[in-house]
Amino acid sequence: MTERLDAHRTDAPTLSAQYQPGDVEQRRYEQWVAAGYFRASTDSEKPPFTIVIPPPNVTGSLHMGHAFEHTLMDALTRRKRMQGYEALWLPGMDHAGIATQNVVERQLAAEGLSRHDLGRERFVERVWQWKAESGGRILGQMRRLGDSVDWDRERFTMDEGLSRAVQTIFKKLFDDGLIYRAERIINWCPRCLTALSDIEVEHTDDDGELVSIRYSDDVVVATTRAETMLGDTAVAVHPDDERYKHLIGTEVELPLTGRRIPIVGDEHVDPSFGTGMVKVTPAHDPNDFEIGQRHDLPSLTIMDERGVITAHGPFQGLDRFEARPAIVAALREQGRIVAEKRPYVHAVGHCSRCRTTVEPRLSLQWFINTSPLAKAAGDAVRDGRVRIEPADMAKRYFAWVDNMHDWCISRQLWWGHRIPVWYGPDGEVVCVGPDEQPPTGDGWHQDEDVLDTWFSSGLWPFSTLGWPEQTADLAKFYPTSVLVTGYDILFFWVARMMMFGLYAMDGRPPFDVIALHGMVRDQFGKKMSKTFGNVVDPLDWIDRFGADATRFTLARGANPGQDVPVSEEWCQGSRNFCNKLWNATRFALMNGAHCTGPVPAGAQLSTVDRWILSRLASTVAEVNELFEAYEFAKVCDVLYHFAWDDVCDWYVELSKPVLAGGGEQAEVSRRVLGHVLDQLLRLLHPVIPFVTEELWTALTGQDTVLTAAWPTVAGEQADTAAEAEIATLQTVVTEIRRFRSDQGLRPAQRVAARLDGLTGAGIAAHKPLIRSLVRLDEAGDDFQASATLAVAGAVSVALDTRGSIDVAAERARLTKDRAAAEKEAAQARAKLDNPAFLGKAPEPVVAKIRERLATAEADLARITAALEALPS
RNA sequence: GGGCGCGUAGCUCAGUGGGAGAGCACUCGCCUUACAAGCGAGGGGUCGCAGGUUCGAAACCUGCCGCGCCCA
Repeated sequence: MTERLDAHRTDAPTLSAQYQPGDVEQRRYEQWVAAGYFRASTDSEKPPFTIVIPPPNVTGSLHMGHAFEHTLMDALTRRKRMQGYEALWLPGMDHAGIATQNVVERQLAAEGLSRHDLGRERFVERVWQWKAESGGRILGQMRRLGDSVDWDRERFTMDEGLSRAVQTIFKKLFDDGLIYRAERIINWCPRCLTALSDIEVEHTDDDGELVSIRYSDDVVVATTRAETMLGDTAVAVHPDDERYKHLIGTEVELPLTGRRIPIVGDEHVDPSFGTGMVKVTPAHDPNDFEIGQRHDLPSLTIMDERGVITAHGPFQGLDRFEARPAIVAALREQGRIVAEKRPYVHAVGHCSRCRTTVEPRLSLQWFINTSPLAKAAGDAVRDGRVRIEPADMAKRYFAWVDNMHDWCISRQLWWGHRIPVWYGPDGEVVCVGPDEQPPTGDGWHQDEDVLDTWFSSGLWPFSTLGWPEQTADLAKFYPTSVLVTGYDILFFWVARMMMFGLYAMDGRPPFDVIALHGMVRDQFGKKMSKTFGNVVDPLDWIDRFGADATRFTLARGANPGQDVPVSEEWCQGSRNFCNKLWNATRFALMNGAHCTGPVPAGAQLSTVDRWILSRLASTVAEVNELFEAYEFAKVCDVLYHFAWDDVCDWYVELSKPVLAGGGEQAEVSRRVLGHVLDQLLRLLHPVIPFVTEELWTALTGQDTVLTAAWPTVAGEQADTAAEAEIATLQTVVTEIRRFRSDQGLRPAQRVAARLDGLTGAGIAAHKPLIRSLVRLDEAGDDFQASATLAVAGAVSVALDTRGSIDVAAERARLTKDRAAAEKEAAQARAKLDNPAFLGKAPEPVVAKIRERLATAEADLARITAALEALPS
């Protein structure tokens, strides 16, 4: 294009033939940060939009699930920023108590040390060192992804401010009587040596054994945990069980121990399970504990914190899993094993951090009475103050908050927020607030335990904004706009933030919307796991295909609440899409497309221009609607097809002859093409920020697309006339191409043709365009039609293929078309012949079917005629 | 055992009452002056099974089969 008649920008950059993300991403990210685009201000008049990041574990690294979640949050944030909101995406990490302590203890073990060798203080210092190292990695990964987070506001759950928030709310809950200390059965990990909450326990169906033990002639109990019999303090039967009713109140001698234990009647015994008699071990089973409470039974702890038997006798010192067969063997020797089922599959709880089998253990711990908090958390969703997306997921949420157990919050760890309670020499218990001095003097000491990590994570939406101080951030950015997180931590985290947010912030919930997404899976729908070897590192994809391609792949799979399968092939496809945009813009720039001055309107526009502007308007409307509904996959789909099909395959192709022709119409096209790409790149920027920034700045000559206004449509802008006209044009072009392809005509081969009926179809003006797109020459004097195509209504195309027509291919093609038309006609006729259909179906539907029949019959007539005209 | 969800093209998924769709994969033809990371054309599905509701069902109801997740 040597003659650029109206080159507004002589400095228009030239682009390479392929997009190279590596040349762009780091440079752009640094520019963005330096320019302060990600920084949110409390001084602005703009309405706030806030997202707090689900804090990744400081000790981990970002996996594909994070990349996915971050893509969604970044897309939301970038769009709102463009829409003129004061957009804050607040980054940070959590301290991950057990996980982090485990990592550092392993490091110490490699040096032959334990944490006890260092002592608490030096150990915690050591963890902080590790935090600096490990946390840095995550921050680097976020930069690679392109996260538009406000780095100035980065937070960590162990920061001073956040720790103050923890202490403040602990004190408040304590004073309100919602925190208490009690001896209960809790989940205990004998390897991590700490209590766990219910949801940190994962149940799996494991092979075990079910042995039936005869305690006496009358008493036989079945158990999967024979070793716990050493701690039995009763046998229970259902009070209405006729078989055993008479035994209630009597005693039986517990084998191997010689202790006598009572037989009690308890409603919770299932008479149909096993013999209908159960052993009761209050110190090692939550159900048994409750039975014990009801019947005032003693609780005998028979294991130490590592799961080693402490009960006196021959089993003392055995691990719980060694003790089990030993005890069964001893009982068998006495002839007391009356039945054994092995393997017996049953649910076994495992520590979610280290997979060790959890031991229910009686111990003194701190709890939160969740009932009033959970009630409020449920109500906030029930009454619509907080919306869960997709709405179906609210059922899961209610199922949890409406049946919440008290939450065990103490952990026997060193890494975490230490419980702010001091014990005095005379049994005093004092909870100390953040500005209070702990009691000093002989005999006073602080509780040794720390709080569950989720306790501090639960404060995240407001502790990160400065609470308990009444900061400007808190005033501006709370409540947060939307929480983006996986349905898998609805219970762990979301419910807790809801409880704490409502409690601490005077009944104001922490977010307006909870947008839940699924889990990233591989291309076969399998969970990514190390054992499967199907784990993909997002950085690997970013290196090979670019951050944009990685993000587009993830966003494109993001149907609300659904799992997201990804594969390298799809990421390649996303890279190709980025490259397509690159080349479309490259073409535009090479042809003088620009964004200067008003977009031409009305009579200045060709039908093709009106058509693409109409398509653009509906794309903008659709994308906005879909974004509001968190339909990321559909946003991507709509934009992908608009960009590739409408813009690249049709608009650019239809515009080529116009641009080449020069003159007034070419200038209009350049401006329209510039405008369409400008808007398209804005629409795509939230999902693929790097390539859009690079292209948009090249196209417009402006600094950044980050703060460019987000596209909107005012009113109805669909141009139905232009859309119908171009649709006809597309049909004609496609039909001719199909003929050429079926006939084996080379794309480059020019064919003489006569086009008839274009006027009737309303596309007469496009005759030269059609000829150029499908390489048809004007019919000359020696024109001899060797084939005639009937396409799209009255349009017919007579082609002179110089006698080289492939009759068999043409017959096959027409026969196929005829069959399709016949089927279509038959279906429509069947409906119209049905009086019930005519009587009951709504009029527009009937009219549509009538039209369909008319079209099919007309097609059929033309096709049949063409078939008959074929030489035999 | 209780609850929730899913079953649509080879793969992964959209489609919630009115002509079965997308991406990738596949077949054929093309280096066409933006792009071979591309262009053009095409093939491919008794919508898990069986009943029912309806003028009309992939969609709504019932049952069954298979798979997954959560909880106990």
